[in-house]
Amino acid sequence: MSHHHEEDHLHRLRHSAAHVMAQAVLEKFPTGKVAIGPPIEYGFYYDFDLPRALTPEDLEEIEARMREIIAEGHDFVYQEIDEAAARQLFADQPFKLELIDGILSAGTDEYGEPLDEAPKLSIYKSGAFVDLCRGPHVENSKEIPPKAVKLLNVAGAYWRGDEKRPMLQRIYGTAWESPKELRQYLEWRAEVEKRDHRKLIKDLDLISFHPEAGPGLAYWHPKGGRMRIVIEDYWRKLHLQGGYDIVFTPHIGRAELWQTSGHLNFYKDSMYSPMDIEGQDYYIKPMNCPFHIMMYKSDIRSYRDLPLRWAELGTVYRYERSGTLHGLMRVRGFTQDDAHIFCTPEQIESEILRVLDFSINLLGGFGFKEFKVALSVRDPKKLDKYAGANEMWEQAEVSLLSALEARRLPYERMEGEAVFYGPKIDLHIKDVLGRTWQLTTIQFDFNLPERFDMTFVGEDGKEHRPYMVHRALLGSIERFFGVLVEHYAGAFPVWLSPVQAVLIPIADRHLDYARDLADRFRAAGLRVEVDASGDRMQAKIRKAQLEKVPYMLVVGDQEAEAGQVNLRRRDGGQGGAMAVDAFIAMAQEAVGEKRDL
RNA sequence: GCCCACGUAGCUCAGACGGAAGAGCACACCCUUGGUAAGGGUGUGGUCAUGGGUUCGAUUCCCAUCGUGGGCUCCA
Repeated sequence: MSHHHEEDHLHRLRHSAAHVMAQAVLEKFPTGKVAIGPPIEYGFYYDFDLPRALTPEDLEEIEARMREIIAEGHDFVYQEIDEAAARQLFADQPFKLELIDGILSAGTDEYGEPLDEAPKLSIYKSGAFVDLCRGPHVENSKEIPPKAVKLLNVAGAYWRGDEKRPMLQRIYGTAWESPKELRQYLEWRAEVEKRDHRKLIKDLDLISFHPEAGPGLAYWHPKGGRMRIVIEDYWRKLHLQGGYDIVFTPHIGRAELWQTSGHLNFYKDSMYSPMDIEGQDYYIKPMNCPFHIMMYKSDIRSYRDLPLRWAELGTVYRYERSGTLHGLMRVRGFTQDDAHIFCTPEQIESEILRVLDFSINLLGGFGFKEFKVALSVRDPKKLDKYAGANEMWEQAEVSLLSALEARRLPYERMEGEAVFYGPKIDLHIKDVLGRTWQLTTIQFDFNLPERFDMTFVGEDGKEHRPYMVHRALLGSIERFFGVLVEHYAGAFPVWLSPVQAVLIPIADRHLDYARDLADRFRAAGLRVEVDASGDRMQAKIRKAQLEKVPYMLVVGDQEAEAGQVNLRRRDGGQGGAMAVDAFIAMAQEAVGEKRDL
């Protein structure tokens, strides 16, 4: 993520706003120490070491002072200085001194990244604030629209992101070219908050968490369960059509297995303590791969058997630090839509293309059509830290690249981002609010086939090492579900809705008719409920509306007599009176076409 | 795990210099049987997260623990 060479005006404006904020903070806390303060995607932040914790009132005060500083109209003045002058200038700013050391000796910039050009120290002065900074900035503080700046929150952040170093206070702010853009951004944030899956899964009675029974563990209620079944059934259908076999493996395995796989060496921090079974240590699985490999090795494999594509909705448990848990997006137990592809070197290119197409098709079914792709490859400077032969890495990379190019998918090449055992591509889907979520990962593994001594017999009668590709497309069912909830704001397309239609009898005498209809609809494969409460019709409609049920079917005297239902859709649209069969056909069509309504 | 904030009924939230716990929604019952987003009444429901401490007295103050939230780090 190289965000700091941006030169456009908005970035300069935000960077300058960060300086103005630092000035305001230092005025309030003259003994405060400043760390770094860059522009970021929607604004800026600055990290401080202050004598006390900041309060929301402090933020208001600082923000008010920022507006005054902006109005004072300070020029941002750039100046290059030598080391001695810099050290003197920042004598009481230890973080800045450390940055100076970094720039001069290690040749790294203020973010700790390597510098291309010769080390050069520069400062920016604006008003009473001087910062070690290479800019760029706006010319004058008046370029920052005072009413388009807002401080958002305070959070802890480690100096240089290192948890062994001091915890600083980070103030996040946002800044825009105009108050209107600020308002739009704040509205966007409000929309994000409204769609928060943690709120919606509770309101819609889909999933709950029970911290007292263990944090980070999801409980799928009946309505969440219905949706999960729909998701999984669709997943299974596509996998079977797509040439996968579906397998099931245990949840625990002996220590020896995890020793062989290397997990006890490299992944132990994420694994739970072992349990003792008849004197043997067993671990609950954090991954499914070793089990699939056991199955692979249960027989002699011929090149004629390959490729093998084994998929499993495998539930794994991983230790995540308590502070990192976050609703469904980060949990301690989750089900991966995992699969492993074992194939020959000749097959690898077509297999990669196949899995890429498969993934795009699967995600498309859920309404995700836009992707960002990251191709993670080796760090060319550290080729020795990777497992697997050089030519395997090269072939793997070619196969990933050519698949992306065959489908004309723009991608970002991330050098050094590959895991030690193989290169990978990750798909980030874009949701309706423009946010991206990493779900899909398609990953080569040059390590496990080696460790488990996996082989297949080739045409030549000799043993060869198969290629192994690990892939998870939805990622985890839990996270994917959370993304779905936020993407649709809980108003799911008909095929996913836990309740597709609610029958709303106008008076109690219409209950029998409503129940008869419910049976007919269920027989036709629809998920329906009858609202048999004592509420009035209007209240029943309101309730169904809040539950975001796609179809509300009002039945009263007229409908019962004519064998009809009176349709109201979730979007407020009136379908009017229609024959029961006509409604069934319409609903089935909406399901079949995965329509919203 | 770390920094900061927070934890009151199933949900959303009031509350008190430390002196007998409140509302709305939900739920139950009764009345109302209604035509496209809330009809009315009555009632049930809380060890004020847990455990210590200070105090005549703690839901309120202090400490610890657990959990949640905003971030950092890490990641499906």
